[in-house]
Amino acid sequence: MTEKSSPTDPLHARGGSGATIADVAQAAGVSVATVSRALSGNYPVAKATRERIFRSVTDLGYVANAHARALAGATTRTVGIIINDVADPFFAYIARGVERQASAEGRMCLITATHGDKDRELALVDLMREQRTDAVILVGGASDDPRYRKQMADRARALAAAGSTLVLCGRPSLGTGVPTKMVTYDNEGGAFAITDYLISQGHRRILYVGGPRDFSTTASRLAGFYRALDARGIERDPSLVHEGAFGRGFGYSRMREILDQGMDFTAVFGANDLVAAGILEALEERGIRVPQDISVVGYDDVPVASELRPRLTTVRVPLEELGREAVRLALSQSPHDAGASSDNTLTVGTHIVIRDSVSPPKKP
Amino acid sequence: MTEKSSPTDPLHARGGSGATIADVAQAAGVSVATVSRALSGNYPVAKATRERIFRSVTDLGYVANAHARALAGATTRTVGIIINDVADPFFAYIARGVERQASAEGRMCLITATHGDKDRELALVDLMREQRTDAVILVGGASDDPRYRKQMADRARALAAAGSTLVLCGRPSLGTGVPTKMVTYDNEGGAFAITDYLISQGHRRILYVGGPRDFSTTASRLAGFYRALDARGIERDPSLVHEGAFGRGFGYSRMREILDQGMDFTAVFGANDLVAAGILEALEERGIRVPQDISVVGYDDVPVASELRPRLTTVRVPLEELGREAVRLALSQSPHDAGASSDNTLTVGTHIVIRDSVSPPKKP
DNA sequence: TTCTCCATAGTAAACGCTTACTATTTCTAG
DNA sequence: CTAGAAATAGTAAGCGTTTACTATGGAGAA
Repeated sequence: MTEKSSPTDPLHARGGSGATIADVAQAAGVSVATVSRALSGNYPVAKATRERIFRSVTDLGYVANAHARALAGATTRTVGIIINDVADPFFAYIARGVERQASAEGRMCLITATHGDKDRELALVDLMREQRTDAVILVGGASDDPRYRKQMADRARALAAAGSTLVLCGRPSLGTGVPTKMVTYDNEGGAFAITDYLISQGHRRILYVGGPRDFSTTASRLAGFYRALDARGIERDPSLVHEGAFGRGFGYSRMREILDQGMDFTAVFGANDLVAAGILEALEERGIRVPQDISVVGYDDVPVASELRPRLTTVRVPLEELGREAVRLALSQSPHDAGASSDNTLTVGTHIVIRDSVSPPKKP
Repeated sequence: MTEKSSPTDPLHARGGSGATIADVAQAAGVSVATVSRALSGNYPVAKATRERIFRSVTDLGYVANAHARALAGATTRTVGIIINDVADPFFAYIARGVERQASAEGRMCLITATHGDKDRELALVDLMREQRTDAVILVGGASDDPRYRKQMADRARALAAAGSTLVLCGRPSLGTGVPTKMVTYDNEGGAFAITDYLISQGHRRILYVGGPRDFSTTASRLAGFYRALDARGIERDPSLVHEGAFGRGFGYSRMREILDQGMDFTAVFGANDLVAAGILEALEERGIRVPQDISVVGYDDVPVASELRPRLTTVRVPLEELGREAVRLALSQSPHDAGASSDNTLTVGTHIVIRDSVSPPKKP
């Protein structure tokens, strides 16, 4: 009876749903409990028995049913990550970090995308709760809509009540007392540093382009931008700030509009590298030289930054590291509680990387 | 494990692992069956009852346990995708297509990465089998090691026996009779077309750089390359073919070596856009102008291709579409059986996109 | 020799949900 | 009025594992 695995049909078996632990037990002539124990190895099983069991397992091509296992109490060994878009390098690199660290810690990784839809984000958190993931990592800036914050806070509590953890990655806290962990990067500091660099090169009229309005990432970068201006005593000029979106397309089209208006400026701060790429293209199209005529900087230091010509001066964000830390923190035993305590919130630094897209402004 | 509430959390204790359907039933004063039915909506439930149930659901923050649900027979509504690397744009765009189509069809998406390790790939297929995903999509070129093929074929059969489907995306068949579905792109045709384009511009000595040896993608691209050469009666010169890897780094370093050797050629075919980017950098570093001195082409038409200067002439592969089709096919009812039949294998076309990196060779 | 104590193995009770059967009502048609 | 068909609910049998209890030999202790 240990012989015939299953009566496989002509070429490929029909709807049989694969071997169960009971099949293995029968094939090996032991009880299911023994099989379970041999497989998990957390209980003594005689060597001969174990070998017989493993043989049956291979013969039958048995793999445990993860759902039954999860249901019976073992943990799911899965972490969920929610990002905007799988193909956006900013998120892709964070996802890579998450995926790598998760697999290093023996976890699977459930990756989902919101396509920038807040409600979908909320729904995805619930989906992950359904999946009983060990943690859910929420990546990227967040809307500051209070209703949204409240709803997310509820989810954080529900997750915590179920023994899981909500990790905020690169976004602001949901408020004190809400059970989350956080890993962020110094968004404001990077913006300050690169703006200050521009100023140190002699720029005074700097355009800020991109990033959705009412969005935490935009707010921080803009805060750093303004702080640098203030520190050097340069007046803020609202007409120089052009919020909108994070894509390359936005950078391109908005820059064209700006150029059409004939505004007065000597440098442009792209809200991220993609926006900067679009800006560069618009400039190139008009025959404006970078950096001789206009200087341009970006943010994130995504690979494309060094492919652009001129190579883009930008702010480096350790994206992959951010992802890794998120799962480390999530899986660590530290109690979650976003607050002032440093155990459950971690900030990684940013720094500017100087390449070829900035020079002192042209003397008029 | 009902008892497992951790004593760790002073602030928001209320432990317990979340509400179950029984809690909802009790709160609403009905049986669990009724709750289940109200939730799935596949059976009549009186309006008043239903409303009471939904109220309890919200009050308790209940979400179904996906594992219990899966175990009880409902499908898992999950598709798995196995790629090399989340941050590689080639894979990222395919993953985006998969993710979008899956979510359009109400599925979650389990994304995992092999980091180029064959054994890990095999293990990941098993992991997805454990998860009972509705389908597993295997993306990217494959090794042609026969042992590996046999092992993967076994897994395809096991998956089929469990009612799931293995979809091969951009890789060759596992052999006739192995139950898989396939979606591919015209790899060889694209390589032929772009090589022919180079030849039509007057190039005769064309370097081929990149792509792992003994890898299906490399084989197809090289096949197209050779076919174009043959068609125009140009002799194949083995010294012009430099296999190796797919990364940008490989393109850069190998190109430097080639330049050091002072080989004779007028154009370079990068095995993919990333390799081409590396090649471009090596060329730029030596002050060699593209396309005036040397022409360069790539493959895939990943976004970076149009950021490079000169903009890269390359072969467009509809990556996202490939991913979408993979899940469409996977979730369709067509019987899986890779063979000549067209029902279960789909090929999307490729075409060259001409930009600025090619011109006729310099007259000596 | 008899009694304990391990090393092993088996039994059966969850885990949380779906769904085939049943059991009530309430209509509707005859 | 009454039989039969909805419309609604409830009961309970799984689904495939894990794991707390039990059970059974022997080995070593007394």
